[in-house]
Amino acid sequence: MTDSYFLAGRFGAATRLSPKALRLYAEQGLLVPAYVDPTTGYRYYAAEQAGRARLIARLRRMGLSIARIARLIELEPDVRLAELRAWLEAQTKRLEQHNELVEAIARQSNGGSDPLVAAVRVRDVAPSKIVYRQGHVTVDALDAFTESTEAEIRTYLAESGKRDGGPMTLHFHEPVNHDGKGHIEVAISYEGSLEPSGDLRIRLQPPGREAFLPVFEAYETFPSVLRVYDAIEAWFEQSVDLSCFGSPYEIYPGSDGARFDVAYPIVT
Amino acid sequence: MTDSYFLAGRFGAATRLSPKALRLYAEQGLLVPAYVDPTTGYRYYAAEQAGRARLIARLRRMGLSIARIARLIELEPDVRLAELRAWLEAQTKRLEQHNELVEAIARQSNGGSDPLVAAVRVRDVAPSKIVYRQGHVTVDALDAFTESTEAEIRTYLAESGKRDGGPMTLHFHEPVNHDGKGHIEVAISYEGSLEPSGDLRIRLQPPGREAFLPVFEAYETFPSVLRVYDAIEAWFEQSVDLSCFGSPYEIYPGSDGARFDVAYPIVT
DNA sequence: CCTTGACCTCGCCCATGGGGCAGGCCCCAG
DNA sequence: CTGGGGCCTGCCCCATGGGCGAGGTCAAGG
Repeated sequence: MTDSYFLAGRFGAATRLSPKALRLYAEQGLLVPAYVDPTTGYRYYAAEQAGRARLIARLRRMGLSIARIARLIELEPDVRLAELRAWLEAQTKRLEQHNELVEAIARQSNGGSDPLVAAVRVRDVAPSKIVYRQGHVTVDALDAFTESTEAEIRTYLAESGKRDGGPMTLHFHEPVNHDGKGHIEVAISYEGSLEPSGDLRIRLQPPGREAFLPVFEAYETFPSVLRVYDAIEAWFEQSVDLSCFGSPYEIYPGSDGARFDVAYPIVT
Repeated sequence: MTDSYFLAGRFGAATRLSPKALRLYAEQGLLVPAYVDPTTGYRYYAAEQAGRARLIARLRRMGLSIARIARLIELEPDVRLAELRAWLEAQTKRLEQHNELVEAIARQSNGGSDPLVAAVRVRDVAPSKIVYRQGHVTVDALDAFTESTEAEIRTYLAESGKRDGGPMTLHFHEPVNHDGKGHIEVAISYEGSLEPSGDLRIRLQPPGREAFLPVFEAYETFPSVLRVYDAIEAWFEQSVDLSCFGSPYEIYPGSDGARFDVAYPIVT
């Protein structure tokens, strides 16, 4: 029994895994010892298990969770490799996003040197009634959702005898990133009275003020559009009595011939 | 009071932080509310705190720990940026290491197609007495430690009237990566009797067998030398009755004119 | 045979960064 | 004043171990 079997300490020394980690993996079924003495609880590992153990150790050091490793390790080697490479690819994208975030922070702490910041303006928003649909979408599905919803709302307004309605606004209640869905709202203001229909809802938009910035061609696409948001936030930062509060929204079409405006509600 | 102050829910909605997270940050002193009602415990945040909160949220989403953020946020903006960029650089290096690890796994599961694997040989190791020094070094300090220790041991052997001693072996009890120190041992075998001296220790090396691979120029440097280790482990993997056990070591000079051999002890 | 020291077990508490829930206030609007 | 929703505290939970202490086990030496 003790010939070619190893206790947790020796086995762990050979595979770079602590006895504690080995115990955990045994409990989880990830690396079950070849034999467990039922009276003493001693775990005996076979030398043939070292390969699997070393693979587990490598994957753990790369930051994969135990559950993920357990799934991966049961796959065919080539499938496993494909998944690992896909995972690396995702990690790379995440790192690029972090890079963008750091550069955004850099631009913010630079302060007023950004010409975008100087272009931020303030305007009053009149109270209105709006018809809207909420959604929970990824950045990929965003455009499709926006377009179809706007078309649907305008059709409904036309059917109800309204002419056109106001501009379309796209409200981001949660950020819509590459790494997750976000809660958004596509809305159009109207006048007169209207009934809700299906998942189209009605609410009042209270009056207020907003800080906004028209977005022209150079900044229209993701991720450079994020610089516009950063600019408005930086502008709030340097203004004394105003604060950036609430979530941003885009207004189509924008001022001065821009494709859209980015705006934040203002708190005085 | 409630004019320009916000409770955790509203403030969190504006800064993408849950009230729970805000509570944690308040406890840790990272983001202390502008006012805390002493009787109710309600936390009131000022609108001016939103900027800091948003910065914290961004850094958290990049995976920085709260403690790290607390240190970063007190720095001057330019120093902070420098640290963040250094951190990104480190992340990039980590990712490259993961890439190498995945490729190593790929080569292993490829099996015997690697010519290095076919070149692995086995030999007996005679029992010997060795004089050695242990160390705990990073990959950067490895060469200096090895050279100075070898020189010191050989000097000591010469002083003790021994001629030369045997080859030098470098034993890796723990992996020596870019991301941490490892426990290593520089040893030289000798004959006759010798006293330990300073931190030079003496021990018996029991007889055994080892699997080894001479390392020629193309693979001498880090990280390509890791392929040699992988090859031996892969060779063990495909052999039926032998197992890779224990930690690897390098023997200077190597067989067949190689600069060194990489070897693993064998368990039958 | 007994001791000794190294090794192993189990069980508990620790940290991180929150999520979730229960029980109980609080605050504002009607 | 009353209701509903927001907020508080306090507790348990997740994953992945590290660390410690009490106690059992194993093998070698006296």
